[in-house]
Amino acid sequence: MRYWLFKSEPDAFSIDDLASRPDQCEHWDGIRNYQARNFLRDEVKRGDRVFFYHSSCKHVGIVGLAEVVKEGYADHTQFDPESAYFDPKSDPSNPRWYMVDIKLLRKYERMLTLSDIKAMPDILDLGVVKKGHRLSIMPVSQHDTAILLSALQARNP
DNA sequence: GCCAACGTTGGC
DNA sequence: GCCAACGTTGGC
Repeated sequence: MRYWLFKSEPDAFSIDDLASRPDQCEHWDGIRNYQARNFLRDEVKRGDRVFFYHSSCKHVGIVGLAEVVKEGYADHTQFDPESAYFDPKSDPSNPRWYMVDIKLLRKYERMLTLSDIKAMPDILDLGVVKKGHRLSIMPVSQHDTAILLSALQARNP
């Protein structure tokens, strides 16, 4: 089981939005970056865990934990001309964009902010603290996962 | 396949 | 809203 970090802009989709969904499940659509797509299509597996991260907002950081409940399948918004994510070049018989379904495991009332993470000396290779890393889907190493979980647990006993 | 122009991301 | 650091596009 691997850990991932998924970024979301809370104005578009927040941890509270996920919490209010039926079964607290939702599909993760709208990823339009090839590297992130490759993760969703090939590497994110059922049972993997996801750090839910709020970006482009006042309080940036990890706000929850989720579990992957459905592995990569075609993102339907690419075929919807009404959608902002419509991709006219994507062939339905060979979809270009993928998504997964996630289910909320817990929301952290006390979040772990980006500045908190940056101040943690033992974090090794978390993409979100590396300059210029803009991927919205990224793997988290076992090493960094343990540190993040421990810090989140300490804040949210 | 190169690479300049352009668009996007995302923290600040 | 700024702007650095990317990724994508498209002419050649």
